[in-house]
Amino acid sequence: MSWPPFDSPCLTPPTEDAGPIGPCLHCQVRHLAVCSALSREEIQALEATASAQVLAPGTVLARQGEARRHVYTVTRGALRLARVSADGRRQVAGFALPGDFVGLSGAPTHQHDIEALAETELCRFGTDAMQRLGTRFPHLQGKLLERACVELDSAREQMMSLARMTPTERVADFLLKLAGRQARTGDPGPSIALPMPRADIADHLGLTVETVSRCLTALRTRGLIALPGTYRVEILDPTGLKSLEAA
Amino acid sequence: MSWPPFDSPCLTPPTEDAGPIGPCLHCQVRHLAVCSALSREEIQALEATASAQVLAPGTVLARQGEARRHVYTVTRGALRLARVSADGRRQVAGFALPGDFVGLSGAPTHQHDIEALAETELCRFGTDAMQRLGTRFPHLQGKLLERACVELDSAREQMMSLARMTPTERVADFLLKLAGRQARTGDPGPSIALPMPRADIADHLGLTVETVSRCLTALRTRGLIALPGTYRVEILDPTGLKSLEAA
DNA sequence: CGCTATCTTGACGCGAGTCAATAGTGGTGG
DNA sequence: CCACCACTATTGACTCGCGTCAAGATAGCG
Repeated sequence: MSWPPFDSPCLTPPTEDAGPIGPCLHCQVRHLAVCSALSREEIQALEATASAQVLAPGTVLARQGEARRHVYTVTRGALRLARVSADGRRQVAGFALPGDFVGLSGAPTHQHDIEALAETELCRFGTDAMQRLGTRFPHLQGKLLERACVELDSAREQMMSLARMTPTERVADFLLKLAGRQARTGDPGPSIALPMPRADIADHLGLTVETVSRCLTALRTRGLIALPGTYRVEILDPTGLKSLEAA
Repeated sequence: MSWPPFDSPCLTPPTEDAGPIGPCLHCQVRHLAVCSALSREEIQALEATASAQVLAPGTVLARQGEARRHVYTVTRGALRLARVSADGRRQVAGFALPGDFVGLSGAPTHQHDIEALAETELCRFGTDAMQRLGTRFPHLQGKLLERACVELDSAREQMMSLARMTPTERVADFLLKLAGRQARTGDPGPSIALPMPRADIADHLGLTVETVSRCLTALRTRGLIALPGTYRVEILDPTGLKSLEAA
């Protein structure tokens, strides 16, 4: 896929004109995305309404409360979905990594702030166009439903984690999930990237920055992980970690 | 499939034979369910694959890990979706009340135990039949997607509650949500029913039974609610309660 | 090379969990 | 119809873990 270099939230037209072999067919994350297992015709119709977008780190893609006009597939980088209550308490609902689909919601407005953690490449679709396509291609809508259901499962697992796990268990669980997702994108490297600062991990796991830091230190002390850098974790003892997360 | 008359999970046949005016058209909860706003043709096709089921209190509809062969719409009563970890920690993912759709999941097996809290009436559909119908009627699949998205939103809100709210806030929030749902089913009565024991509320909110009890007492002491019975709550000061839940 | 933001580490207090006892409730059988 | 029993809910006392506040270390950046 060859999108323009970037600078500001940049937007390219649908690429050529949805010719027989568009960029989607070469997409790195296609096997992960909603686009997987779509027919040639469906892919072409999707491509016709899609546009690519590159976000610089820190770019705000959407704010909670704004009208929801697009949905996205992340092809590179990482997004954060966060919510802030009136009195300042913050909850990070999740992180969107390559292959993830962002923007599914029952509400007409965004329920979360969506922000780029690193330079991030997106594939953008209009919600209305997506809806039309869904009606025309039941298969595509089926994919969307499947994706929503998977998200739902994962949200409910996260509930279990928040409600019933100790801080250390939550951190271990989080690291293992991240490792799994990174492996699925093709990088089974021994060391996993943490594209987000500690505060985001804390707000994701319902903890404080200090507790996250302490838990990471504890896991390192126990020899379960190594921390080669602030934004990098190496899982030394996956079995030991898994025995902690105690699902 | 023909089940025994009753006493165990009992099941009535699809009613007549899906004639032009089936029971779905008279369904009490249709305005809430996935069946709302379906065409006559769609309703008829749905009816043809649906069967009614009545569960006695305490009946287990599904266990986590079992193959997921049906989805359900609750028409009366209440279900509990719960998950128990290997070491016994329990998390109640949610309660299904009349109008709710149960069984959406990305996994081929149930992720939760599903149990009837009271005598409960269900409308049952085979997952495969539902999938076929979804392909044939994009509108229906759209409804399912919408439902899944709404569930997703609500799961994410629950995450916020679990991660960042104090016990009292969680209980207040829970009561208000229950009241809202009960109002939507047509009963705006001053007193709301708690079909579940304290332990279920606790496991839903990530608390202990004792803490739930203390929080309820605290809310009562502050004059925000009354507790006419163990399984009944009256909201005396909705505004005061809302100011607690602090979204 | 110094500044600033982030991360780590330490000390302390409070609030929710735990354990234990009492009160209430519903159901059963005498 | 009432008395008893089992189960659930409530209340109380205590402990401990995580949040809070504060200080120091590290790293990224100009």
